[in-house]
Amino acid sequence: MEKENIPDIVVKRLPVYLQALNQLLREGREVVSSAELGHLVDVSAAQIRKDLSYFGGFGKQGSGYNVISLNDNLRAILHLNQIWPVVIVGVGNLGQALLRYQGFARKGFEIVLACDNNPDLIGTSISGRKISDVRNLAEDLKRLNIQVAVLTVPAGCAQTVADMLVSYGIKAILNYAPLVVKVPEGVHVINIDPVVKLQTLTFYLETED
Amino acid sequence: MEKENIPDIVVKRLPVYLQALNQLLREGREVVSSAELGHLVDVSAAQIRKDLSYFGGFGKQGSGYNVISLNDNLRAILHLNQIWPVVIVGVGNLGQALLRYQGFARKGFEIVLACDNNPDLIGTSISGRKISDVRNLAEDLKRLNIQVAVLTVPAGCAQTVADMLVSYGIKAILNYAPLVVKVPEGVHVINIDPVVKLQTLTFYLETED
DNA sequence: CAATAATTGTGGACATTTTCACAATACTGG
DNA sequence: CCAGTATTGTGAAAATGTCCACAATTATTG
Repeated sequence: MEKENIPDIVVKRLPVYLQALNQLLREGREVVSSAELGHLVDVSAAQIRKDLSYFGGFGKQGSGYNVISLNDNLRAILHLNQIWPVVIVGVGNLGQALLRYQGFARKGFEIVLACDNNPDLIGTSISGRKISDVRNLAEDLKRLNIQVAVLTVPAGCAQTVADMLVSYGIKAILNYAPLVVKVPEGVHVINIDPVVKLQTLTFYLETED
Repeated sequence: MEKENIPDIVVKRLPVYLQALNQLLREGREVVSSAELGHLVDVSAAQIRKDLSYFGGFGKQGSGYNVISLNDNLRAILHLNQIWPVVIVGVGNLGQALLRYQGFARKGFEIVLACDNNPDLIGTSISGRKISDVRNLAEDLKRLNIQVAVLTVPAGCAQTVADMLVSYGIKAILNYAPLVVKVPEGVHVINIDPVVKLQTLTFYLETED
């Protein structure tokens, strides 16, 4: 169960399995085989079995995996048996949309703080949450015990803001800004600039000419 | 240069290199070494050299890579020497934010169509673009010659909508819905449910208890 | 201009990831 | 309750990906 020994690439697949299990739960399914789960998430059956075996034998020969129990186990592994307070830094278009998005709360991430440096925004409310001044960030993060940040600021200041966040104790950053933000050992970042993702896709497309 | 031979993982890194090159361009830098570029994007220098060597020798011993020319080469490789028309399907919170986001246009992706099935939305305008009825999708996609779709619909209908898109000729899908959408051979998908990304991060965090 | 320093491109070593294949075990249906 | 079928967990093999180290080449410096 030591995090050190689990390959990152395995960890990245676990939430996807959880996604599919959620769907099966809603359908009232009781068991699922690695083959069927694999089909749902586009991963080979062997891969799924090997991934899960890093954490223990959750399946049963002959029938497969109990949907409820596998769901519970994955949630525990991913530390999802608690509500994670999240800060959104940067309340531009994307930040506002994420504030309004209901999907976070439904999956155990509560946006408890949104902040910006724009005086026109500070003090206004979006989706029932008041926008704080980024200057109070240190204090706010401590008070609300926040470890997880969503970064939706312009590229120009993203690294500076990330450095601030880290210095105030943030341990995980979901970065929407179009650059790779650098953080010290022990802090985790995922970069999801949508343009980068689209540019990956166009490689595989035929050009117009 | 055959796409077949280039590992996906290499292709995924190219747009990130491009991101860094853009920054260097803005700073007026003329050359960059693999070591420096690697530092900017958190990839080893050897990795960068090997990645680029799939497509040809862009560098020069002793000095490194010319920023302008490497930028041009990568853009050509990724088919970014044209403006790609894009459709946004699903104009909820996320779809609206992406419509307002200026980053796509600046990087060569023009959102030329936004559609939804909500009668209250159809006909209204967001960021200067009129929302179309999803029922006209087949016709609209053909007329505008669109190959790239951003999918921001609820999970419940995402697969159905994806199937429609594919049947109308869409070849690349950026999927924000919280499930893995399945597409036939020859169509490319990237899934970026933000909750999945956050759930990957929490694995590495200490729990409260 | 010669000596030194910097840097690429790459073959091959090493590391990681995926797949295979099968023993072990659990279900199923007559 | 037994024969046949389904399915897991896992060692080992295969495939893929990363890194090292160095020859070749270019730049720089005195």
